[in-house]
Amino acid sequence: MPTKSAKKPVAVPEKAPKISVPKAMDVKAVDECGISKLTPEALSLMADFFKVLSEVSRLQIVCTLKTGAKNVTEIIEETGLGQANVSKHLKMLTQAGVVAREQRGVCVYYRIANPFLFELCDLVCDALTMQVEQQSQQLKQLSQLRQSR
Amino acid sequence: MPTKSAKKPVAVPEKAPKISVPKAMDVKAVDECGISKLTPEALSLMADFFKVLSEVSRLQIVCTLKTGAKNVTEIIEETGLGQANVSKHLKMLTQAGVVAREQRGVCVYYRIANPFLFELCDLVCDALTMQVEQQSQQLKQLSQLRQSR
DNA sequence: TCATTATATTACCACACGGTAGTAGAATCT
DNA sequence: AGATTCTACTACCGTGTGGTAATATAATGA
Repeated sequence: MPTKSAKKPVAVPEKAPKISVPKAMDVKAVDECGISKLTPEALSLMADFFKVLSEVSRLQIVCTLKTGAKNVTEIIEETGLGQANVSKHLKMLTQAGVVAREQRGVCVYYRIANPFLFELCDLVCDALTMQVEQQSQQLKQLSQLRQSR
Repeated sequence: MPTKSAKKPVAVPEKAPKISVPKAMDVKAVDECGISKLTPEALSLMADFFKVLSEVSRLQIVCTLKTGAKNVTEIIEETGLGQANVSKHLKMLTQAGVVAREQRGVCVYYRIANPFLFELCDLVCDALTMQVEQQSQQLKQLSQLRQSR
């Protein structure tokens, strides 16, 4: 018997949650749209897209690019993030096609590849605002009920 | 010297990446919108929202709800996911305010809380489709260049 | 050539998360 | 009461990922 402890089988996961930033997306995976009747591959593409936007640091970086292209040093200064960290996130954002890379001399400038992203974020922001306000309203009513009891 | 190996300090991360599904969102965090000039708290809310949508299984669940409210068993059948797994994801989706929970007798029905979600997904889907087609186009041109060389 | 600046990469740790098996609780049926 | 069905929860494992320090690379300047 190996000393390494018994190592229970623990069952193979139903899906390998392989997270690889979409480098060159598979053609014909998204295809006909409308969320329902989407192939798992299409859903995977969507999930990867959302995943890229699901970290505060990356959103911070996106924010700094709202006012135009910036080089890495500028992004580091504006966000306060570490250099290696920013570099890593920028690589991910680039591979996902969210930002575009452009070398100018020594510096490398990054910009939002598709302004659609801002529309999307603003949309989500509005929706979240409404949601928050709604919840705040409900809380207020609830506390009023408790007071007048 | 302890036998447990030296245990280098390894430096405290610049941010505690605490992932807690937004239960009742903080009021006044999103506030004035427009992606730039967003507080870190607002960005955190956005990131959490995107994170909920950044997993294939959860997108699958959302897809099944496109055609109307479903109970857990129906969702399990349609998606092929495990029961505990679906339950966990549904809890997360509920806490994030993406889906709404409604008990009917023994069964619990879930539905999309805000149809805005579908618009959003369709939007992203369209954008990804365009991106994919564009890349496919570029690849085609590239291969043509290589052929005629 | 050596130093400096700007960016990328690597190795590493801690930990958050997805999936599973097993169990618990609640409602309904026999 | 016991059995069954539906859903939720807990404990656990493996792994993906964010952050960091250190190093590499490349361009520019002294």
